[in-house]
Amino acid sequence: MTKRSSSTRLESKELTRQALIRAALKLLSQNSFDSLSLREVTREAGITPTAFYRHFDDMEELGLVLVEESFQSLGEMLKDARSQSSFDGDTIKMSLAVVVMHMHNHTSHFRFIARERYGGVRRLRRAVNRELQLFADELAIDLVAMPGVDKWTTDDRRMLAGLITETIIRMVAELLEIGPDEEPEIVERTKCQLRLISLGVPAWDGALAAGRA
Amino acid sequence: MTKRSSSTRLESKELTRQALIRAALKLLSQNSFDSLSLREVTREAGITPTAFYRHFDDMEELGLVLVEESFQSLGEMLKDARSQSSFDGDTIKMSLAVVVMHMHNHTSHFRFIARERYGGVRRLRRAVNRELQLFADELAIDLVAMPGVDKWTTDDRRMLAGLITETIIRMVAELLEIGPDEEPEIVERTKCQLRLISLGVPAWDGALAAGRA
DNA sequence: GATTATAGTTCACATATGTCAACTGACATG
DNA sequence: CATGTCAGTTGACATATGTGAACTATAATC
Repeated sequence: MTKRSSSTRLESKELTRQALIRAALKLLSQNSFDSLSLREVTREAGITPTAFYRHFDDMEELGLVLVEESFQSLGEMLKDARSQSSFDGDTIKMSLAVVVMHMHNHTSHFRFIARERYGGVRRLRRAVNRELQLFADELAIDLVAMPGVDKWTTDDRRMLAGLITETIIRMVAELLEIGPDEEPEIVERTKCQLRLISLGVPAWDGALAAGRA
Repeated sequence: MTKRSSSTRLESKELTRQALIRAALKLLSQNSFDSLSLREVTREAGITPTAFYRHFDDMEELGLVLVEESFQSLGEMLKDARSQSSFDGDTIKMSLAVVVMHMHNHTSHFRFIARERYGGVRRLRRAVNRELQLFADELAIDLVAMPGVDKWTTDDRRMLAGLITETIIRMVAELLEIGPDEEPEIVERTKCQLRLISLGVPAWDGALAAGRA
């Protein structure tokens, strides 16, 4: 009985917490994280600077939460992409469509990831790259379904997954910089790049071969 | 006669200008550009804040100069890579060695490029990506020498060059984050990725084919 | 209904920033 | 040698920042 009614207070706290997060993401579409001040964020969120500390110890802590949230988006994207993946020969096209769609629905998350991946805050960079690694590993699992790849070593699969992930990430980063009219061109180029990679797959003879060739 | 002796004054100005540039690059190894303050830079360079304006209108102008300087490094690297490129089957290995070497000699330039490419300052991002584009185009020229590629369309070549450039850039960015002991692993992985790409090249059937497949 | 916990505010501080106006001093020119 | 140019300094300003101490008000507990 004592626990059920304790919701309104926590709920409203969560509300302004979300306001802080959204405020930060909004501001981060124009500046990078380490030039973002605590006061800016609270101003945008509509609260007093000192109230910030009721939610986070630190701006860095906020940043880490942003990383977490951003990658939840990515995770959902992967789920969608998997459900679409019919492997009817048009996997690349389908997957890219899913990515582009999610990018439009979660612009700020994607931009945050792209920007802070090599950004000026060490812990953030590390966190982003760790998550990105997990993401690529996840992708590597799916790649087993690709004809031929199932016989590859784990390392080789990760190598491939890394290449694909990077190529897609770069596409997203590029798309975020341009207008909608230039989108098809970039997407098409990426499609070609992924296809080129996929053409190399059947010819792959292992990392060792690469070493001596 | 009036012009010859006017060197000392200009020389010393150039000296502190270089000091500002070096100071900025040093500080940028830890923070991103848009969190870098004019005063920090002048402090590091050993001059007064207001003296900054004798050299640059603006921090942004300094930033653009940094872009220019950084890509001069890259240009020299390309020259070196070309002279090495014996095409004896080990081109990839050779080229990567050149890149890694240059990275060690110009750490701050490379880091600056990687960081500001998707960083928080619009004009800087644009400048970096413009130069990167030129760099990739330059690489595309060299690719004609690759068997088969000489018959490709210009667009397809640029697509290939973009993929290669990106892969190498990402390797550099990764190398900058880690210790020297982990270097070989990253380089090896990149070598494999480039090899995988090169294996796709002979099988490439054009952008149109990619469109319908 | 009285009491307590706490999200958010107010006020205050020390410190950092970009930039202006006026100055200094050394070099370069006449 | 007298003079003007100009790189760099001084001092000051308005403004921004992070954060501490004390406060207010309201929801949750007894």
